[in-house]
Amino acid sequence: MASIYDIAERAGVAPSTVSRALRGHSRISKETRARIKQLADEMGFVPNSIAQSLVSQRTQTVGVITSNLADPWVGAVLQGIEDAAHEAGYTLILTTTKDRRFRENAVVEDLRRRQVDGIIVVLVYEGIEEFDPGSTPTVLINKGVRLAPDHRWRLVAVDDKKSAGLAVDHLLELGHRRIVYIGSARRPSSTRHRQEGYVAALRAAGVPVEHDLIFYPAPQADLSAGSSSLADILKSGATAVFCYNDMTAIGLLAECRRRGVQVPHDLSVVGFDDLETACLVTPALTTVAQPRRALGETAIASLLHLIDGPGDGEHIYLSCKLVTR
Amino acid sequence: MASIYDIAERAGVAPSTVSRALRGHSRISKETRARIKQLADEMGFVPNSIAQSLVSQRTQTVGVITSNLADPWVGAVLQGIEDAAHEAGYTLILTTTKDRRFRENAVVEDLRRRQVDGIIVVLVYEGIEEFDPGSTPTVLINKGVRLAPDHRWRLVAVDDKKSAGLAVDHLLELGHRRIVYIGSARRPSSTRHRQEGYVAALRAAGVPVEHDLIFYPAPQADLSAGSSSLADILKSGATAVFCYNDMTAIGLLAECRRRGVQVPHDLSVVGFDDLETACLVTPALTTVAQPRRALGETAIASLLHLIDGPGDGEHIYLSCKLVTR
DNA sequence: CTAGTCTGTGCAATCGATTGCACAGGCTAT
DNA sequence: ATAGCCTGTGCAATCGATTGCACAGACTAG
Repeated sequence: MASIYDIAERAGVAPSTVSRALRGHSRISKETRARIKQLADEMGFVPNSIAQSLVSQRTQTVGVITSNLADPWVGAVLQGIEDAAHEAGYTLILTTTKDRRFRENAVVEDLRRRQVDGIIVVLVYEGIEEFDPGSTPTVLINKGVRLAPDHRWRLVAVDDKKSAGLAVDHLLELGHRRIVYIGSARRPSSTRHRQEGYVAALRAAGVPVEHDLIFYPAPQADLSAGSSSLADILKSGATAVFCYNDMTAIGLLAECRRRGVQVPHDLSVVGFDDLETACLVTPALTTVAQPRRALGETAIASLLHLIDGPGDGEHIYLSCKLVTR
Repeated sequence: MASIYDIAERAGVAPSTVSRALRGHSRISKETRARIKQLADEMGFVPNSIAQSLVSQRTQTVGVITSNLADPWVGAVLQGIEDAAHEAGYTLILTTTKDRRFRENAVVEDLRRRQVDGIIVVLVYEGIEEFDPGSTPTVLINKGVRLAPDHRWRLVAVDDKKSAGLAVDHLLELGHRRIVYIGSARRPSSTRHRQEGYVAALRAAGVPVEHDLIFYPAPQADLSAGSSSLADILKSGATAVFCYNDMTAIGLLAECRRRGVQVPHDLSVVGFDDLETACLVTPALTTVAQPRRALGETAIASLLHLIDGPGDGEHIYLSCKLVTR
């Protein structure tokens, strides 16, 4: 691997001259610059950004902490992050907690050693109140809503309450009056917000809120949370269901098929997330689409502000869109 | 940020002593070591791995080049990579080509600047014959089969031919004799291998190979490649279909539903990939499961060998498993 | 008693860049 | 003619670690 010292020797100049020539410093003569650039090319010179970082005190990297890379929601957000980061000249350092909570702080230690300029956290689970990124600028995507923003710390999330309203409004417009909400026992914070949106939409339409239409299946995989709820739904006499997320809705749809319940004729089902699978199941699922890439892009934008200087901003909430199928 | 110099000053010793104390050098007295370690803790010392890398000439990072992070296949492989890399003390630097071919070399330049110890390439498309990772040890996952292995360069892939055989054998055992293969016009290399497996399985069963049962829909999204093939399949009088991948199969299934073709009664369909969606569609899809995490884990294992010394190994091919649904 | 070994620590070079300052030589302005 | 200003380049410090070598003092062996 050629260094600027090797080039300097071959060119018969000082290393500092090589450095300046390659970065286009104005006080280097045209001839010297051209000669050095050509020499660098010939020798296959690649600047060592490790050494550059040591002096510049910047690595141009963003550390990303995810729960699990195989999760499609995480993947889409990540792609948004990568796009925006690349655009801004940053590279990602990727770590995961492997879905094990409370590993976040262990992971952050490695990122701090590597001198990342900022950190973005993308988790599908909640409950990271103890997470402490130290003095590194950090943006949290979508979870951990209880934390107050400060000058080193910001949240980017979807507006769960408003978005849930979209789904419920849709069902109300279809004429439904008895609508079930299936929440998630494992995500206390976001399910509460979605439930608030559900309640608000019903109230706004003058429909009474019946508390026995609000279901919280025992903590379990989302898919089975959906399928195990069908019996109770039928008993309740509801004609429509708004599910916490698509996996729950898909579980419910599968159970409907097994029991011969016609969707949407006997029961309307709406999900939340707009997974790729949502348009592939039968019948195709109407759902609330999260702006997943935009979450990632916004997180980077927000993080770059934090890096540039202590910000004074607020948390950022993005709107979702209803996808009717 | 505290450095070893700050600690040295506070402890009244030389920086080199601090360095040795923290790394457990044997010639530092117990008392000094304890005192320095405690001081480091108090001051919140985090070793700067950038500086360490500069002297050790190792960054303990692996660069990963992916086509698109939102792709579920990529995500699962990536999780395997991350697990194995983390286990071995490596961290990932993540880049993408954003599905644009021939961007791989631009991306590799950034990785070389950052002095990654090795590179893993995970792409869903083919055709990267021009890719040149220079002297950096590199492992390619699943595509680019035409390249010969050398001491800096290795391939980890699924055994397409054998795996396709599993699918076709399954259909043969069900009694099918006229089986269609829907290939992918966009992936010449892997589709050829799967087709070879298809042909070999038929031959082995003494079933004649009919070339008009081998379909290559015009290059298009996989989903529509599947749906657009149904008409021709019905015309051909085939009773079963082996699809290049799950998305093609799912497109075909959707079209069957629209045309009232009963699966599997009128037509058997087998896919390839075992996407999460495969078990969520109706009817659930029988498919060939790629060992996606194992691909990632094996790639890391193989890469670490390359990093440790010029290897003499061969390409590695992993077996798939049939998932009957 | 002296040479040799062992223990504990410091000095200084090194990794590969960047950059403030100094300096030499040519030019301009007074 | 001389001061002052450009222009082009080099010297050396710096970023934060690691590590070979030197060295001082204590201890051991003959």
